[in-house]
Amino acid sequence: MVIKPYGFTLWENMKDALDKMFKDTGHVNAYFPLFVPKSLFEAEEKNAEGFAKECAIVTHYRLKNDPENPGKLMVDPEAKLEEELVIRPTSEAIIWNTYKNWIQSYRDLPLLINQWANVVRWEMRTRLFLRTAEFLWQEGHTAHSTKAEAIEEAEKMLEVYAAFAEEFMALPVIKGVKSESERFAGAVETYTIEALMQDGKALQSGTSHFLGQNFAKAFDVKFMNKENQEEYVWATSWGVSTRLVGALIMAHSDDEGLVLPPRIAPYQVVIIPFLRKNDEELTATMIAKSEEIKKQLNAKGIRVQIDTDETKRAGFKFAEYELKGYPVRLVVGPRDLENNNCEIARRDTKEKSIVSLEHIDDYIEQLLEEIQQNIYQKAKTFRDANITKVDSFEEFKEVLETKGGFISAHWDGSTETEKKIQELTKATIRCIPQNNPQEEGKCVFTGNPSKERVLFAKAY
RNA sequence: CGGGGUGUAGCGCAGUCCGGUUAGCGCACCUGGUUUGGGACCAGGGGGUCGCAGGUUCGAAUCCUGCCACCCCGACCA
Repeated sequence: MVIKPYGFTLWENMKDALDKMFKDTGHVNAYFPLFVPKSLFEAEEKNAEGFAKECAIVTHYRLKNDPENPGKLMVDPEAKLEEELVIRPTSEAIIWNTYKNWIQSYRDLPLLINQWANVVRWEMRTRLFLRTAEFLWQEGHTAHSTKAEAIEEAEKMLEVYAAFAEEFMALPVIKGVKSESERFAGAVETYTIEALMQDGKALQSGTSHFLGQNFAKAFDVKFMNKENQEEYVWATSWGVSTRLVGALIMAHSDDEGLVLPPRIAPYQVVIIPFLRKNDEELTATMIAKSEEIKKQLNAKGIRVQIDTDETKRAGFKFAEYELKGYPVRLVVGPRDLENNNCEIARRDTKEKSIVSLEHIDDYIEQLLEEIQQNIYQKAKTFRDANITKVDSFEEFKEVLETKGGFISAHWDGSTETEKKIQELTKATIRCIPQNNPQEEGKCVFTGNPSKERVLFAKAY
């Protein structure tokens, strides 16, 4: 997947906000290798198994000219690696192998490290942004001296993700834990934030894992505690990826194109001055005025772009910036300037209004905030309207087919039942929600007793 | 890997059944002019190994054989 500058800026803005949140919670960044020796990779069996089917592997380290096909290259059979290198699908293996050497004492703990990196998972079928063979992400890997502290860390980072999704991406999410079959390979517990796309399908948008001592045992990561006893460390890992860009697109867009929440939009405002090809004076006036407004907005920390392209008409530009999801369009023309006005159009509601240029910076600052809230509310209203409680399998199938969204249903807790339901309906358990109300009920599929509802959905 | 489909200009397509002008259309691109408050118009222009290789034929985008690539559905998955 190629990510062009506009899309990449979205990712950068997400990255910047997240990175700050990680730092604020005591984490630091580091970088670990892309290539993982196979022997390291396979050390934690469950994790290795979980990813085995989607690993790209480096087997050779050299090409040479193909004697049979002049001008072509071939893999040099002489350059076969003694040990194959797995291209990281995730970095637990190499990181824990490294942590082993960094941790000796409880004084070295907790170790709170994050890395921004690319990973490769050889997908059979890819989907732009949502599932690509190579993607960018961040992966936090932490080591703790107690189980409670590690669990607390995993839960804390889930909260960070949820806060980021809701406050920056205007994306309402449901926090919860994964069922056993959806759990990260090698984890004891996987926490997740689940979002709902406008087509009624769910999207796992971030996960945080309590890894127990699984990796510590696999990589022999021990520390000496205060009582002078050796113990295995407790671990977590957590990540979000460029999938979030896909989430953003699919959660908010409409028939006119993207709708970007101001807090991560590459530009929050586009200023479109009316220009005339053969009227240099007018053009100069309009551009000067635009620059003046831009300066004013920049002073408030607002990201602004001015479009001074004379070869495109205004109407064309309007449509184009709507397509790109710019939250606010500010138009200045001779007619407006006579009264010291401008025309403001907001992307989320498509409303246009004439606004005085006096205090335009305050006006837009407030408007951006309003748009941010409105986009979030709209998505939340949609999400809430698409969580349906069902109490029979017939109803389950009916809702899934006609309405989609999350289905809240009783489940007997068995993997077999979950699997059967998936085979019959394509729906999977997205999560067992946090603070889930406990209520007696019967499994929607088997009729076995159940003490809580879980959320099912078709998912990306 | 199984089922289905598509490869013709940067993009989207027609032409292929039934072989026969110089391979065409829309968008985009370039030049000039007129326009300009919601995706402008007119005129002119540039751009093609018709996926690749072989074959049949006087003649192949079109028929035959082989190969390749991509897309959709399924199995896998964040």
